[in-house]
Amino acid sequence: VAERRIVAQVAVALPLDRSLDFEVPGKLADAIAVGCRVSVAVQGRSVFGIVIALASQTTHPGPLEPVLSVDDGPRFSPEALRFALHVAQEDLSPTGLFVNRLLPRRTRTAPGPSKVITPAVAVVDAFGALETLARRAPRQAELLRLILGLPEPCTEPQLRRRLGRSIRDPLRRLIEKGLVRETAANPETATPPPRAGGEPKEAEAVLLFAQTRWDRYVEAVRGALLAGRTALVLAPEILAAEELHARIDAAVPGGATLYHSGLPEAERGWVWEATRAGAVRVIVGTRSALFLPIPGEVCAIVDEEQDRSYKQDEMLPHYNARNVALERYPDILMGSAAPSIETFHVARNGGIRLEQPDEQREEPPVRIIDLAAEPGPLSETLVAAIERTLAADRRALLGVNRRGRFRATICKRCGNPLSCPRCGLNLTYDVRSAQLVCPTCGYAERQLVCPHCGSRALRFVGSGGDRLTGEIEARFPGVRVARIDASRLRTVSGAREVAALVRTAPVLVATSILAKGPPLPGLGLVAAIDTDTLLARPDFRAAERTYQFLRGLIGRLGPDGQAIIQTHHPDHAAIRAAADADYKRFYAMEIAEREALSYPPFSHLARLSARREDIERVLGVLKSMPIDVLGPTAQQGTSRMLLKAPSKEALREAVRAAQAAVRRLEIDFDPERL
DNA sequence: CGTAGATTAATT
DNA sequence: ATTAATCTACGT
Repeated sequence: VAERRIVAQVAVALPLDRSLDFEVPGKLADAIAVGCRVSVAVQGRSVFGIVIALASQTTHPGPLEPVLSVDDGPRFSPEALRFALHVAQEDLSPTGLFVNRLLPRRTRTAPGPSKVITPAVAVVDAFGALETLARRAPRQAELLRLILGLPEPCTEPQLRRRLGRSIRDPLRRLIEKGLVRETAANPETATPPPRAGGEPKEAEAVLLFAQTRWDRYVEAVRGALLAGRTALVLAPEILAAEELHARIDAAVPGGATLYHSGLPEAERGWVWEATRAGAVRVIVGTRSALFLPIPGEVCAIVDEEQDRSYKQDEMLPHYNARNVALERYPDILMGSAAPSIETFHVARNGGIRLEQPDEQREEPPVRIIDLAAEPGPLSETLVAAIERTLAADRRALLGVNRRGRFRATICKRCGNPLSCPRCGLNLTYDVRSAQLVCPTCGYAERQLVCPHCGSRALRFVGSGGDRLTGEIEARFPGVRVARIDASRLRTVSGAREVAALVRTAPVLVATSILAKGPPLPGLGLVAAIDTDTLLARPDFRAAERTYQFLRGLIGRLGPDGQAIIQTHHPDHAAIRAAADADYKRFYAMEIAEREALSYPPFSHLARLSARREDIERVLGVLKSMPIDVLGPTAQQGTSRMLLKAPSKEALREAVRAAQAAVRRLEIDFDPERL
């Protein structure tokens, strides 16, 4: 009797839009499962992939390559895999690279989900030991006290996070002394914490429209735990996630687990497997945490619901974590002090319950400076305000909107600006491609060298933040000016350094990255330096972004703070509404305009870019579809256009048709960047 | 009719 | 992603 054949459908880590079939050899039949990472041979090379299904036959005509090995590291649960595939398919994106990127790689050094730390002695018996340790080994004493106080077994990374430093050595000594036990608890056999019981909680979508939200989140997390659910808390960026995690971790029994792309891979892998085993009850993280394999019911919380960072638009697939979370989890609490027009519109029409607590918060005074009367970027009023703030031993936060590229490149040695050999205009530095580019004709230069003197010391000028930092340092000698930008936030160490600076530096210069979150300690002044660059963006959400940026900035003020808004349009409705903290008025105007011009939420958009030579073909295909095409606008070899349709389905049909007609096409549904 | 270099199609 | 096959510009 021949053994039943097993065929694995594998999403390989290649940019393919479908899975490939592989033969499962008999000796791997027991180990393989849907969601596993496997190694397979594609064109003679070994490639990783995720098993998306197991079948007994294949439609592939030729012979199948065998599965080479099955990884026993982190894996998807079937549900989590289905969800990730769904998100990629919604975007018409290939799935293989995505699911392989989501799943942390197995790491050899893993302390593993398998090692759990528990006290080896009863609390009463440990007092003596604690006393002796306190004198000669304070770190061991501190660690032992922490372990004794925990309600549940806990792991080394968790303890390390609690104490904020490595605990490798003290932990080893405690184990040697027999005070603490490290047991190898297999997550498969570990008893998951009780999930049933408590009051059953009705699932509903809620929009929390409030300045102060963290206490409400803590309450929601506690409620979720009581109802036997896992709480998943999302923040828009690593820095915000770290701060929110610290708050929630301290406030809920059992603490919270942090998950974001800045964590070391080993730790992500550990969290992933602990989550899948049901051992993690509260997760705080960024959008990648959305794909953790959480078993059972989930209560989702999305802070700063309106934040653009929830939209992934650099990498494929494009998705908005807020929208996807809303779609996946019926029990969801979204929070914002200045909600997106789209979400508020849904709340207005009863699709989401609006929760707007009475907040006894005195609005800080806001001064609008007309830059026509007082030139910037440092108006005299602002300089005086900074002076007073520093004199009162308080701090200032200056919000800038450095958008796009630098304006010019200057050689530090000879002082000559670098110009385009084709059209003579200034070359700018493009951060993404790490090249000098000409914004007019598209000329690109890979060598970062001055053509006059050959110096490699170039200075990229014109970025709002850098220029401003220089001017403040010149104006206030000796004052420490901290420049905070997104590039430093991609790693944990970077984010923690930044977090420390944000709490202490006398003057902060930052983009929208700091224009969110609760009040900062000691902050007496916030100022929007160049509000107009935000307002002038060619984006139907420009006014909304301006309002949200200004309110986010003002929201960071402590009591008795003041705000300054510099602008050439002192009477602009969005600016006035932000200064008056009148969201309702702003919303009423904005929603009327969206409806009149048929922009979201009254339509659906997609941004499409194609090569210049393909554009006619694309337009030809789109002509017959029931959609509006705005554009195209040409820029640097590619042409972009905006597609507008009354329904998402019409839009997807049109994009599918265009995709079939032209090979290289870039698509972004529901674009946040226009 | 040859090359180097760009473009494209295919992957089990 | 990587590779092999196919096209393109420019040389003889």
